[in-house]
Amino acid sequence: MTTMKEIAERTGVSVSSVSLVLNGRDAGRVKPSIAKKVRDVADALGYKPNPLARSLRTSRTRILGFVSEEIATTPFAGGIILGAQDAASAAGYMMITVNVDGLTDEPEEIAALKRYGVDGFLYAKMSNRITDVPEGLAEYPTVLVDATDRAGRVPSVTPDEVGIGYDATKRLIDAGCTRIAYVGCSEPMVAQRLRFEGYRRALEESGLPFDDRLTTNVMFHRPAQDAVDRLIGEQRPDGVFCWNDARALYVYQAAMKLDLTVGEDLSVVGVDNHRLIAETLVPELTTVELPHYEMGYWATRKVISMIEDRVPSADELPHTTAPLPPLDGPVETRVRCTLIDKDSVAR
Amino acid sequence: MTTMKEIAERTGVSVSSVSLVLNGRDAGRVKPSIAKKVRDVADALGYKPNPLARSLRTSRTRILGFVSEEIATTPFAGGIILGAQDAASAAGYMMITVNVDGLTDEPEEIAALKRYGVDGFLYAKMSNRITDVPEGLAEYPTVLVDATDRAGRVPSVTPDEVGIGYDATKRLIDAGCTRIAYVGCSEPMVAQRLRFEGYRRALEESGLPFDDRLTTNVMFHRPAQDAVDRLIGEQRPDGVFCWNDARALYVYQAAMKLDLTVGEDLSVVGVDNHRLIAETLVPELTTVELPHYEMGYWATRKVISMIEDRVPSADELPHTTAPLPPLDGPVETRVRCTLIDKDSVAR
DNA sequence: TTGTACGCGTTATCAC
DNA sequence: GTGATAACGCGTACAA
Repeated sequence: MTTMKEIAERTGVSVSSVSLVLNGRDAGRVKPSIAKKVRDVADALGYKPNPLARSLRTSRTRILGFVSEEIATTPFAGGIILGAQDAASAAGYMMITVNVDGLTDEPEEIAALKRYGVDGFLYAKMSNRITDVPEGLAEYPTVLVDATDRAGRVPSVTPDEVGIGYDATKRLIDAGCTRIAYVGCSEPMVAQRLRFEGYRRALEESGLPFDDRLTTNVMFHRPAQDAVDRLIGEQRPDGVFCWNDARALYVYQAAMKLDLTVGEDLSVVGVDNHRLIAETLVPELTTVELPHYEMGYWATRKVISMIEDRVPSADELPHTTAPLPPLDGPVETRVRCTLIDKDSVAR
Repeated sequence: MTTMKEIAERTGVSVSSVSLVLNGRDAGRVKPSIAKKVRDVADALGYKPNPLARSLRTSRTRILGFVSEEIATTPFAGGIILGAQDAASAAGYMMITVNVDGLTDEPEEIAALKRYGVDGFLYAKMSNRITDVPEGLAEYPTVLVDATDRAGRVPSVTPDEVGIGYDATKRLIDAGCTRIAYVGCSEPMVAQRLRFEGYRRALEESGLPFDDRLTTNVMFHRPAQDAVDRLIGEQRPDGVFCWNDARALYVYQAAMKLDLTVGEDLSVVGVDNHRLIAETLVPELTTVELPHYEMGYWATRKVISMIEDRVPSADELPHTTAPLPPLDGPVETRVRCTLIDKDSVAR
């Protein structure tokens, strides 16, 4: 590891000047010729600042703490971590990831992260929950991912749930469906209410009547399958919007039993929660993709902008799959989801 | 953050004495009464050493780098991260997790981790691959997770693949099956060969003939389903060992078409890769569980023991789900897998 | 038994 | 414009 001291010796200037140059604070303070020399030597020696020493002085570590409750356990959202990591890496930050559902306890883990000097926190829940932010995080730049702060103070990023319901339903309407069912989730989640709202809004906008016999909320296993069987069998919808891909699978099974072909007799759109299903088991399912990667990316850029107290210019924000929402928007940011068209919707 | 300096002032002794006491090096060097006083004050003030400052001095950070290629992307193995994190946390370490399949490039990420002063590396691949360890890791304590070093130098931990095939097949034999099929993976992976070997070994040991018409190796989608349909339809096995749960699902579909009931006419065991399937879609599937958590845990303890150059005593290693293999065993460590009995195997 | 002094690599301050 | 010098918090050799 080459140090500033070495560069100073090699260049014949003082460490202070080297520091100024290498941190870009040399405008009008260090002679350009010297600055260039310093930079050349630094390049030649492959100088990289020692983050530890820098941190000791600045009490900034360029490390972010990523605290999550179930992320690493559930398959849903490696994408969040991935997006967060990419954003961190692009901005010269590192991420320490910590799970708080295993043996560990949350306050202790947060305290440990603080001791390591993290500059800020990402706090990720799963499935868009309303949550209380742990008090330990209050004094730090913090952003919630896939969750919103009950108190409405900490910035958060969540999927545009209403948009999900609206887009999925609209897609079915555009395909000519008129009896569109909704197979929802019987747990009282925010997303449930909002997706349902999007569903109804799309119906209304298109002049289709809402019929609550066409909706059912279920969980898993046998009871879920039975409820879906009943819905499809008795109501014969020509389109179904499903809370997620697992529930879409129940629709597939129900259709199979009734000798209906999905994509012909019945169109289906489901939210892609589990990856596996749309990738492997039912590749023809039309899905709405949750913006996990984008949320992770956005949240990380946001927390960095809070730490550095500035909004990065557009060209500092490299490519992601979709355009990101502005970093200086309202406290609750929602990210639009993508509909991936496949054969489960009739054309 | 209270510092040693503050404690020294409060106590009226020098910082060095405080340092000696708080690092347990005060035996016969600091007066016990003073030592006690220092400890009391430290407790009262809630003193925690500043890891940064300590690191600058000792060049030990108690940070581990976790480098993985697809972990966060695939749902397969959040368990690895979880186990690694638990082990790290229990030993007072932190983990910086880095993905090298996104936008980032591996050598650069590894270099960055080094700059942050990580003490050692976990290098995790997926699905038990033979791999070349990046040269940047050579000089650091490093352990491979779910992969083995082609050169055979870096310690690694993998699932006991032969045991998987053996246990699954044995379970079917014990249930009275005599025509046991194997639905494998047509990619040439280590695990494929080894699980197949375990399958054959169990057959042989029980005096059952091996019949290669009872085995098929497939990937996904339609071709896979067709191959499985054919196998089940033409050969009518009474037991099937499946490479993973997704393939087990194909067996379920095939059985359904043939009006066979899994658990009665046909027993099925599959390796649990995707969690979702055994948890939600086919809860009655008997599975062999991959020891992801245990591998992460073991690898982390191992790399820490390399860093600290000592093998922790048994009571320093808290509970995990299963007893861990010894830390000072051979270079390639294999972890036994667990069979979870469910109704898909006849009794 | 205790305290002083120094080093780790960087940044900030203030003379020059 | 430039360069000493102090400070960040800790650990440790060495002097007292």
